[in-house]
Amino acid sequence: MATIGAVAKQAGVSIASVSRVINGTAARADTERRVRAAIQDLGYQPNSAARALKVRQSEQICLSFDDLSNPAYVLMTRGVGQALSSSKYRLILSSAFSSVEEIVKHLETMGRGFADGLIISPIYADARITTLISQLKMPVVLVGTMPEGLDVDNVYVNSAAGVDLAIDHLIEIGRKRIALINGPVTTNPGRRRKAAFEKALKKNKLAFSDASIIQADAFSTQAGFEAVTNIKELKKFDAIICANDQLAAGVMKFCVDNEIDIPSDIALIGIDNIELASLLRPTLTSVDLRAEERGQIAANLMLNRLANPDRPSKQIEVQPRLVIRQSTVAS
Amino acid sequence: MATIGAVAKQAGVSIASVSRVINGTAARADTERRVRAAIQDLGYQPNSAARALKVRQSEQICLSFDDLSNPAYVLMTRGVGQALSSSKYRLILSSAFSSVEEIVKHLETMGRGFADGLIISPIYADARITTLISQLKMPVVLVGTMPEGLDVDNVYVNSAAGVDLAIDHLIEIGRKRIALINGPVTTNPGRRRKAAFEKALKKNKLAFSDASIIQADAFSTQAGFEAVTNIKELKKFDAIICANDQLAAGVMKFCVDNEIDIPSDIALIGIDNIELASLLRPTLTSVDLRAEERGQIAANLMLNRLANPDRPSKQIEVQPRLVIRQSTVAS
DNA sequence: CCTCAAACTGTAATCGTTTACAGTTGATGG
DNA sequence: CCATCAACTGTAAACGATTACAGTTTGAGG
Repeated sequence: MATIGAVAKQAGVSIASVSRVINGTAARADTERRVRAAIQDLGYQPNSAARALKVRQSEQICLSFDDLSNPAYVLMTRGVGQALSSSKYRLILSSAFSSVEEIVKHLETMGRGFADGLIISPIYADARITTLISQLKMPVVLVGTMPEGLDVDNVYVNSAAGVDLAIDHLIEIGRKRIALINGPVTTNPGRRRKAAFEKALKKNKLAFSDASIIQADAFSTQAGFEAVTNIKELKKFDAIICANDQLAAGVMKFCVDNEIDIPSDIALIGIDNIELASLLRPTLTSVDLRAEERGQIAANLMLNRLANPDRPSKQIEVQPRLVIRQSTVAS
Repeated sequence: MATIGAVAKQAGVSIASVSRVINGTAARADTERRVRAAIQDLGYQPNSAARALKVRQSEQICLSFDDLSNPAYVLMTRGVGQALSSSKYRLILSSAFSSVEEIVKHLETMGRGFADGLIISPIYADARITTLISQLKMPVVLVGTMPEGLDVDNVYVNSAAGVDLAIDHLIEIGRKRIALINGPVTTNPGRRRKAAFEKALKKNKLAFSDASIIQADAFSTQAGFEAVTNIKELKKFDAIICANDQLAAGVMKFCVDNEIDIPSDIALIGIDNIELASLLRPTLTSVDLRAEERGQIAANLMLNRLANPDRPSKQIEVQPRLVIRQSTVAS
């Protein structure tokens, strides 16, 4: 591999001059021409490790979240990737963490300087994670609910508003006995959705009991399917909100199998509005939490912060939007 | 940030000794203890750029493909990520290339040494890409059909066998007028599926004309939907194979809208067997191309090659498998 | 033609590691 | 107690870039 020294020799100038033409500092036309020719000739590419060592920047941004099987995170990743693609930064991906310990281990590794910034969307609320993030010497953008006592750039969706949208819509179409199929409450989204759901029911003076919340083991289709196996229980409700679209897909499958009609017997609403929602039969009404947009915003916050390290931290709220389809309003 | 020098001073040894205990070379028990204590004390983390510069390894592997919107690539990414997670290598992701030029630009950038290896799954067959790959100084694993004149590690799926599986199954259930809804033939998968389809029809002495292949603009649901707008044309067939599951989802949507029954009027088979296939109504028979597994294999080939740079290149063929669901056999 | 400032260029130090080589220590056996 | 050798340790030179600083060139203006 050609080094900057080889280029300098070939062009008959000093390595400083080569460095300067590469980095766009002033150079005489003649010098620049010769250097560029030499670069061409030798197929020279600046070594990124050497550069990173000297300027203390890796030109890499790390994106961390729990699992790529969730399409909402895929959307987020796309948003981040897209926003980064027009910058000089590369995207490095850390996902598929199966435990808090793994996340912690990963965060500890951040001190090695292989990334200039961290965009993280932690699904588990754990004090260790919060502490580590706050100790990080690098810019952090947090996607999701901000834990207490952290002051970093943040983009989050007003998910209570999302639940409100869903419930208002259900009330509008005359439903009163509403259940929530929730994901694990050990997770941030699980906790928040539960709280928002209870609050919204109370606000609207609707019946609420512990039975109104059915816990699924995970945010997956399978888990949704398994959460509602008790038909009699299920028939007590005339509407169901699911904590995400995949849970809703599982519930829908169960309903189809058991000849419970959607929406006439039970109306069904998902959350996330992933592509799946428009492909199910009936198509699924869903609260769009704008994951891709959040990813974009997060990446832009990061780029902005990197360009401007001392600005105060920003918190950006994204508004959800309800996409009404056949699972609540037959077409 | 603490450097190795600070650790050495704190421990009262030379930096060489610190480096050695970090990298596991022999050291006296006493030395090791003191160094470890100092590392703890100072929260020292070795700087990855400095290390990369010295040892000429970045401990990063780059995964490149066209677009993360395709769930098959998400699966592949998961497979790669999983295989890499137990290694020392980090995953860096390059996707969302909109043109061959962008891929070329990206490949040219590889010389900077920010990655130790490249796993690439190019959707477009372009001579420039092939040339650049063959000139790369780093290990490459190619996922997909190997272009002429390239000799690198490779994992590919026997997609002709996949089409055969589909056609055999259709014949078995008595279908004879079979169409292919294909993706763009400017892509590798598009080309291969077309060829495999024609060959399989001939082999089975089934009717084939140019009309048997309907071209969609993309590998998306929308494109599938739009490809079949001519009902009369469509009704000439009693079975349709789609080049991927999303195309099939689009076709299915069209059929439902137009009261064409699946499978009695038309049997439908997708390719890829993404999660969607089991969630559609009717559920979609699909040829599983084992994307996640290919990702894993690719990553393992890479790790193996990195550990063993001089071994001859390996080509691994993955066998597809047919997953029969309601879109061909009513339940 | 000379002066002077502006514009450019080169020398050399530096970033934080790894590692060859030479030097030191400690244990073992005679 | 000394010689010998293995095992460990320290010194210093890389790795390939950037950049402060000092030196050189250039061109304009008098």
